[in-house]
Amino acid sequence: MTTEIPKQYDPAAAEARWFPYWESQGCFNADPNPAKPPHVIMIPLPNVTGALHMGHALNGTLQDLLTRWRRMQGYEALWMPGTDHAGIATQSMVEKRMKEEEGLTRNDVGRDALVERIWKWKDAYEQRILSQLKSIGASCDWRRVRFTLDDVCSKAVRQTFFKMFKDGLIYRGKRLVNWDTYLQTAVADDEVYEEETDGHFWTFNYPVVDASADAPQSISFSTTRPETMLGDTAVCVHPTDERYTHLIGKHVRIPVNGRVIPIVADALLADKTLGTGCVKVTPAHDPNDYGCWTRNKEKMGEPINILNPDGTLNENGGPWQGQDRLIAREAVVAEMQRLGHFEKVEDRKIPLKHSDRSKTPVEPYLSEQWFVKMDTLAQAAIDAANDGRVTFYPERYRQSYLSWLGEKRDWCISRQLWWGHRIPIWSREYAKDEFEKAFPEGYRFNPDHEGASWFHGSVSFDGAKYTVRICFDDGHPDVERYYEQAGFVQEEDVLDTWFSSALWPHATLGWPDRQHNPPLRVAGQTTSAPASPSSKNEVLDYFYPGSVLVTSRDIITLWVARMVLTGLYNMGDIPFKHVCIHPKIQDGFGQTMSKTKGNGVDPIELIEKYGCDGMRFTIASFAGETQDVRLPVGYECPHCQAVIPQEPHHLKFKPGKPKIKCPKCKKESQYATPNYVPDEGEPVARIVIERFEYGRNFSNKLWNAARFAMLNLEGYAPAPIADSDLAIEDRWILSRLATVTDEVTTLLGVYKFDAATRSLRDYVWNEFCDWYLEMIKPRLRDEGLKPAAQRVLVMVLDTTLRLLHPFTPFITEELWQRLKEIAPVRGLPNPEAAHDAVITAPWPSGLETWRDSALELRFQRLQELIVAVRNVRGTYNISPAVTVAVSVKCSPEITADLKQVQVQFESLAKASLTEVGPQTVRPTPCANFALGDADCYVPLAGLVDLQAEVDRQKKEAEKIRGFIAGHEKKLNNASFVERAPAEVVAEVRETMTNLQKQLSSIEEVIRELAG
RNA sequence: GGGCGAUUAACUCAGCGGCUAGAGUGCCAUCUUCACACGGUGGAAGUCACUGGUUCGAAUCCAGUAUCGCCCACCA
Repeated sequence: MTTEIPKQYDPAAAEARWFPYWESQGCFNADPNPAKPPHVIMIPLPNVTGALHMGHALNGTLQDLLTRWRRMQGYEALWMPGTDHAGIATQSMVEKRMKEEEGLTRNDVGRDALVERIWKWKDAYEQRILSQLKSIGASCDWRRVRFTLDDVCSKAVRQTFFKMFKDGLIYRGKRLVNWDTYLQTAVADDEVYEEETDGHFWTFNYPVVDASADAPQSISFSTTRPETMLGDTAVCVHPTDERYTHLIGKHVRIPVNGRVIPIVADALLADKTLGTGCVKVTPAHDPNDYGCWTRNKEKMGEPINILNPDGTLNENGGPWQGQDRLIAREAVVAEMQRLGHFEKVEDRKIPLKHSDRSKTPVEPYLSEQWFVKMDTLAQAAIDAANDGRVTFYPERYRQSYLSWLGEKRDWCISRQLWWGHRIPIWSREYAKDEFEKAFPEGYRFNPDHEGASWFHGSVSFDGAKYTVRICFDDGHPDVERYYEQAGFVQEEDVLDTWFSSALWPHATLGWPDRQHNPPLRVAGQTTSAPASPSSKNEVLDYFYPGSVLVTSRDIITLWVARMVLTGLYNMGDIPFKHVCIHPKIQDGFGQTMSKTKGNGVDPIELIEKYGCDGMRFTIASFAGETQDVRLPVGYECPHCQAVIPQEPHHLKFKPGKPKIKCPKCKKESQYATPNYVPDEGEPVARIVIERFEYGRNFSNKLWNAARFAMLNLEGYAPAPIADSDLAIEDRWILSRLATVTDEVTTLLGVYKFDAATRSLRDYVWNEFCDWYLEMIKPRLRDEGLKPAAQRVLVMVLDTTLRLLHPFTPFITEELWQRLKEIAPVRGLPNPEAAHDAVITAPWPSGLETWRDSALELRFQRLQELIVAVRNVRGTYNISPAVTVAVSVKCSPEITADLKQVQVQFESLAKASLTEVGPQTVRPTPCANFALGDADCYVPLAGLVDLQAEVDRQKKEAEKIRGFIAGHEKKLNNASFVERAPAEVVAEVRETMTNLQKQLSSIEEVIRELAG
């Protein structure tokens, strides 16, 4: 052999070698190709907020697996990479760092400077993320990398917003947001955390102003925020609460400001069983109250906002205007007390929402926001899932998608941030006469009026002044400037991140540009949009709609549903046919891995430890339909390499450098978690996840099997092979190969990666290695039989590498290239030149002719016989150096099979098959075993302890009697025989006969031994 | 509070109406035999969470209970 083959697979070397090779050969690139069907996967775009974790590794592995598989199947397989700007998450990350390192807030640096800083952050992290993806072997078309804020995606956002605005789907409305009074900004729901806070629970009453004489003159309620009384617009009771029904429709007076408000009935807000059963309603400062207001608008008038952005009371605060809400709270309580409407107060722990960024309590705050009407858009997306245009795997996830869309809640798309797509609306206020002069009657914002389809506007009138809002289609900077000169100002807010990611499947392909293919990024440079010869966007035409979206279940609503919706709206077609939902990764305690919990694990560390293929193979074996994946984490002691299991306290963040103590060598060391950076030069207990040894060991096994094959290919010469050249083990492994190919192909088609992985492992390890390789050893040593054996071996290895390539790309490519040097021409029955690389080799097919299930069954019997002999060896503790003799009494058919593999007994069981046939006589003394239709004898003169053998046989007989009893019971059950399917009954009868045969031979042996 | 899922060997998981309930790891014994100790061979190990029901037959289907996880809603 030209190159030495090491005994252990070196993953790092293969990874460093083959990824650049594939990339330089353009193997990952996908371009419109009418000769091939497309297969398209859009990556669930990772946020540029930080490094990838295990969840991404799982997600990426599956997509790469599918892409490589489809590519081999002859599809033009595109896996589209990219990243998400992730508005809030990224901006707050950068702001936090700026505050910590320089003490600056965003208001200190201003909008442009902050955005510029975030771009720099994005560039750094995007690079990190993309390189992490490459280390898991991701065969994305790297020329097509997109970012949600790049020009291509921005155009799609502008176009979509404009189209929706023109179609009347976008409107302005009020919405309660979480207001951070310290940073004076709105905070997203997921940036809010709850904390138990000491507070009070007051009970007050409001006097009823129009009560009949015989009714109570006041109504009591409780609150934890008395100052909001200033903004009350109603009090609310349950419609069937008999204590209050007579008061519904009457009015009360708020004592502290004298305002008179109605008593309304609302079953959703009021709960008869809680407190007094009566609630005050402050729609501007409480989400539930706001909901009540929307249901009872006409009864209670507009919500009243009592707060300034800094948390002080505004003009609605009356005498307390300008005071902080918490100070005003005490004052309001005192005033109520003075006026005699205070009833009681108790101490209470109150769960209070806090801003994650400023750590101060947030206030619910009513503000103006932009919305998308979901009605028709959502219905279209619902229809697509109902009629099967979009299919979920596993199917049950369709439900979450449907029930969420079914609510058809309008989508709030504005965010009070600076990092993102700024809302493309310019507005200006006009006094009435001014407006009429500027926009004479008939000249409204009807685009047809000017024949302009790139421009749309709306006018609102609040009774005093007009507000004109204008939206432009993309690409008219001059017009924008013109309107800016005329005093129009662009919205400060940006769009919800999901607005741009919802467009991902078509935006990345260049939509809305229908004339040019989207630009490519080559060698770090973005080319301008190349004109396509047909003046069409062929990339979009060819690759849309996509094939499958691979993601985890938590963004089915936020992302998957919205992609379907915008795809239908913009493209008139669904974005992907299948949605594959894979498990989530949990730590050893069943907690999902996340940055905040500090239990995240960097896949790169695992790749370094177990190899990329080992990581991929293991992770694919997790991806089934039911369970989430639990990964117990450990730390490897740097002194003695013992693995210390992770315990919850290892994850708690404590100041200082915590150490971990090894229970084995008793030494302490620092350890690596996302919460700590170990000191330079210190020995570090690194993170290990022992479950990944599964894949690493498998890689090594494959490596050595191939190594064995290649070491035995001396003198290999390709040639056609005749049926008569095939030994029974050849036919068997070819049949198994055909079966496994079929299984894996079917399983991947329905995204059952775990089952596919198992099937492959079992085949490679338990069949190819344990049996086939062992069985051909004698032939490889025989010059006459060697050539045919080599040809079959090479073909089987070739096919196996192709089957494994989507799962373990690096090792298969490494082996493929080595095999190519030794056996460049191969295949059965007629050899052909091997493909240049396994990545571009075709997926195995056409193996069906080798399939022979009867043979597989016969072979299984031989295996059982061998195992039984080994078993005897084990029982009597026979030295591996000693060859034992075996004789078998069996039917002529089995005799023929056994004769074929006679020579195998030496290597498989260190035994020689001395006599086989119907006439075989049992030697004495000997060990016995009965296999249904064959009695086997191992003469062991001097080795067998007679009594021990009797005991062994008695034990065996007992076991069989137990089974027989079970079967008998079944057969004696009349209704079983009557009602169970005939073949089931027949099967039980057959097993019964076999068991009885076995038992009688054992009983005979026992009699003889005893006698 | 609503929805979804899980509970099977010491651990991590398959099996989802009919074989003696399987695998990997770990454990025990044994083997450094010319592919592999990241290995070979053999072995021990399970009231299939619990309680009922349907069925000739239930780990598997149904109902309830308990525990865990996730999503959504909510907590005057």
